[in-house]
Amino acid sequence: MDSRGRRITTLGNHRREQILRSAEKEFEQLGFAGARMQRIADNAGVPKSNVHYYFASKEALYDAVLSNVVDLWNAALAPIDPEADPASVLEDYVRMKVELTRRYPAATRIFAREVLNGWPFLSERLKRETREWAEALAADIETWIRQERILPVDPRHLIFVIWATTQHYAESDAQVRSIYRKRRLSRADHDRLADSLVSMVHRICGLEPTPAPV
Amino acid sequence: MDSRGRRITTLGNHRREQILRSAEKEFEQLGFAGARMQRIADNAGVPKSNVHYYFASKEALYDAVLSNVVDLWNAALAPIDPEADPASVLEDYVRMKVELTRRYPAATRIFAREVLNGWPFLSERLKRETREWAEALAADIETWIRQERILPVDPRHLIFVIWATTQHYAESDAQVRSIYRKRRLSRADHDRLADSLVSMVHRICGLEPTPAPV
DNA sequence: TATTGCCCTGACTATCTGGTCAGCTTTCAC
DNA sequence: GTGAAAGCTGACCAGATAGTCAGGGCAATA
Repeated sequence: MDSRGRRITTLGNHRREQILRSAEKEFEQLGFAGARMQRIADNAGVPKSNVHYYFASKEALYDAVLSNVVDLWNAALAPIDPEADPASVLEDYVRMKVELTRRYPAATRIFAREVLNGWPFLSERLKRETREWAEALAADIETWIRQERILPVDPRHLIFVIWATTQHYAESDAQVRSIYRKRRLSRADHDRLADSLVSMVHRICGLEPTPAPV
Repeated sequence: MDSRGRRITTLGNHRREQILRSAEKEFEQLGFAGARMQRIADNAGVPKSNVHYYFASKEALYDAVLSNVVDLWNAALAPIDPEADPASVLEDYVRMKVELTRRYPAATRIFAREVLNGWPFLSERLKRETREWAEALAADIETWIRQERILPVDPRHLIFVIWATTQHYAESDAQVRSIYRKRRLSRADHDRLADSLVSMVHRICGLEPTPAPV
């Protein structure tokens, strides 16, 4: 039995997941306003009323999709060890972020859309957690600057450079592909991006005295 | 008379502009699918049928808004002088891009939405022009690297860092404000961003031997 | 004054969309 | 087997939405 006293059957869960996957695609490609319940049902291979059996409304369905996305992000925001080496902390963050956008492009794009819309649906909790995490990292960066372990730099701008660039590759997929003249970016492309971005961040912080070959 | 043989009256042009401004706001905030012709009419202070008098359909109205946006971008993509000093070329580009997003946040966000959607409405011409401009800049950067005037760096990644970061401040308005804990970013905030970004780009290229105070 | 043609609008419609519901089938505990 | 609850669905609906159109106003020209 689930929390509402309903039996949990594999059949029911399977359909629920089917619908959620279809909905994620639809919301990713068209946004909340552009998404159509009928199309979500068709692509999931179920009648529309079945979608409404599992999700009371379009908003409820979007909420369910969004909370999956949010869980992904939360799991990735690992706490930072301020005693650790600046170079490796920054490198870990960059690689984590690139990997996240590579593995979950749909989630990244849904998140991006939400942000672009002024995150009307996004929970206060996630907003707060994102802000607190950014503030903690900024504070650590400031400490490193005071300790002269890295060059002076606006911590928030540095965080935004990393954030913005990694997001960009997922958000502006079409634009990036157009400029690269590729149908899609490969694993190797993402690895090169990660290497390149790590190197750039290190140079910004003065952590790469000998220029590495790119 | 205009191209269709209609008299051009200040009254008619005024209304057209009124409707276009209202439409730009609506499309910026809600996207094409979320926009409502009725709301566009209401905010312009005209009846809905008047909107349809000037613009045959919602798509035609969106096209008109988008072509204004495109004109803005085209005007800003100044040709690059490859003989010029790398430091100032990169600085000019960064400052131009920051200024553009600061002065035309609505246009920037409409453009961002279009890109996020895989630019379905965007003309082949603009796609080509953007790609050609990026390729020209990338080629110049590669020349500078060969001439050892700047450190080795992946040119496209560098361009995307600049592009992504400046876009990010316009796109993720809500997120940025949330992390800065500000209602809106001031002119001074943008100036600081530009200074900071110029400094970071210069460090990436090894153009700032003596670290500047930030 | 009459004519012409842009400018404008209220009232209307076809269509689409999220959502409902009565009633059917399947599953499972006893 | 049987009762009950979960799983499921076709048919339907109310409201919203883009778009239409007949006709009125109005300024300029003849």
